[in-house]
Amino acid sequence: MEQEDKTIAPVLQLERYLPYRLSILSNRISNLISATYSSKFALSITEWRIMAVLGEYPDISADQVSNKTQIEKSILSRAINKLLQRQLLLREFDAADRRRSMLRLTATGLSVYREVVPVSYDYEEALLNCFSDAEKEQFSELIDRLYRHALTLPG
Amino acid sequence: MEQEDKTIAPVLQLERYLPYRLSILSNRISNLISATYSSKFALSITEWRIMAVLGEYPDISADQVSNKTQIEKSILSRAINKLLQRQLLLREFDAADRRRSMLRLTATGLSVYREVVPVSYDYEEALLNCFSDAEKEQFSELIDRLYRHALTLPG
DNA sequence: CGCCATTAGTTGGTTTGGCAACTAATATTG
DNA sequence: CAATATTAGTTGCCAAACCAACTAATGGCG
Repeated sequence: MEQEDKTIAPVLQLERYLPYRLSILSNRISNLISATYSSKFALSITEWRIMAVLGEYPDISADQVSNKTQIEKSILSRAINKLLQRQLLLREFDAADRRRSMLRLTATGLSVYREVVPVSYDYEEALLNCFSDAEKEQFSELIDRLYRHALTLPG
Repeated sequence: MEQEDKTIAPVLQLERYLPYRLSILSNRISNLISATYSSKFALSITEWRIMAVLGEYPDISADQVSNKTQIEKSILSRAINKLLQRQLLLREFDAADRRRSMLRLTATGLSVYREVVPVSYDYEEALLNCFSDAEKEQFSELIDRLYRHALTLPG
């Protein structure tokens, strides 16, 4: 008697719905981690991601940053300009192709990077310590598989 | 020789960083799924989530919706008003406590709900069919454990 | 060379999210 | 029962995301 039965009346249990749980989890984690650098360095998640890629791959173009991070190019453009103004990045125009420009962390940018990276790893570690090593690996593998699979789905 | 060694120079590998991968995966999945209802019904993800909770728990207050969905109350207030205007929801003020109001899906809202729910389940199914049954269960368990653990971390 | 397509990046306009201050109603407490 | 605190919900304001249109440069091809 919990439910009127007009036809079959399927109910969606949001709290058991995996895409929803994934979203809540992911947002929570992103916010937790960004709290560790956003107040000290006034960096948004997007800005930090840009710096992170440039720490890993110096001298790539905005377009390549976009490919690596999935950040949409207009968002990227504005974020990069903000970081340039703050002198955390520098941009060098390509003489051969004047559309392109290579980006890299400045000395200041690099010092921020060097400070944030270990904290990020510590946080990842702290998050994952609810898993055994085997579970960590499995979780990672499942995430990757699901991601690759999601890329193949229509939408 | 992969790494320059100024001091220790730790590098963050974004594409192996779990919080990042989780975020990319989750956004991709949310966008895939919302594509199935957003064009037909012009519902945002937030709006759909509100309708989903009200389909599961009719006659709860905005505040209770907020607790169940983690949607912040100002966002909720605006989304609810939009759904009220579209007559997908109706609101009934509580005579005993005139601050509170009970929300429920209208007949139209319910018909939208009944149309979207099966599609959502189908999509979840399609996503998870890259996993075996055991993997599905394990993934679900790991997500839950990680979430509960994340709730205990400072931030 | 001259035309069209493509690519890199920017800008405009709109939507969404999020914090904080606010209103109004109810609960608490001295 | 008056003063204060708490709760439900709204509003203002600003940051972040997104899409589409745009500029400018290069590439491809007749």
